[in-house]
Amino acid sequence: MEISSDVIRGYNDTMILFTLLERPSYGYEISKEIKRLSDEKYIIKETTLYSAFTRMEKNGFVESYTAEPDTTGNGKKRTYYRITESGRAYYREKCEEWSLTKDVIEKFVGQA
Amino acid sequence: MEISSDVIRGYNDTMILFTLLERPSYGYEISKEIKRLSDEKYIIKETTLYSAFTRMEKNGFVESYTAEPDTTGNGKKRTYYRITESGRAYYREKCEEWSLTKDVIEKFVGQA
DNA sequence: ATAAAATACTACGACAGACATAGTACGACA
DNA sequence: TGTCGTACTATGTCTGTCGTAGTATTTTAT
Repeated sequence: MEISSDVIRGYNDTMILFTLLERPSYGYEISKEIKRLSDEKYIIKETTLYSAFTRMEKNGFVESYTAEPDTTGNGKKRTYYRITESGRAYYREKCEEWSLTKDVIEKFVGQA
Repeated sequence: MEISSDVIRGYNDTMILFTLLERPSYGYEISKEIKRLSDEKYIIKETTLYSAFTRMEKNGFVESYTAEPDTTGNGKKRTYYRITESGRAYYREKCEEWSLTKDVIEKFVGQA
């Protein structure tokens, strides 16, 4: 079974921000990280990911900068994204919202 | 804090179907029921509700019939909705999907 | 008796996020 | 030399939600 994008919608940004909490990263790495963290259960689509970057940068949740790959010198030049203070605040808000939302939905699914 | 409609999106149908598991109902009653069950935390918009009916009827998840109000004879004529077998199957599926989705999202919110 | 609120909808259009599809371009590797 | 992996951008479509508005009947308050 696949998890529906309609549910994830609105949490893609949160998931991306989560991967940026410790250090900046870039598209491809973030998508791998989301896949890994979700135990291969969720694979974010490229277009979803990159349009999230655009949106979040406009909203001031992330900042981008172009840089050569890390110390090993592998790979091509990339666009890195760094979470901002406002992005951290937004992330915390979404975490709170999640617990509210979860409680509501759970009243309607399988009596659990 | 309000719960975001982007998260509920894709679970509105599930919530509505839940309220129909025991007996048929109609728009206004269902909206009150959702409000009550969610401890007043979620109030479904009228347009969202009625467009869900249309969609779900097209999908064969509910059947509608017009009827006079209940035995007390109060109120106006209403359109009642009854859940179908296919609707029940869909509901069960969404319940399973929910537990998957929840597990995934929880890996990304607040370390929990 | 009359006004206001609750009930029970329908119509229409806008919007945002996800996604399909496609294409570019560079590097690594065989 | 060609395929795969990496690292994106562009464009347009779709779906569900929601804002706004309007209609009409019934119940409740004054």
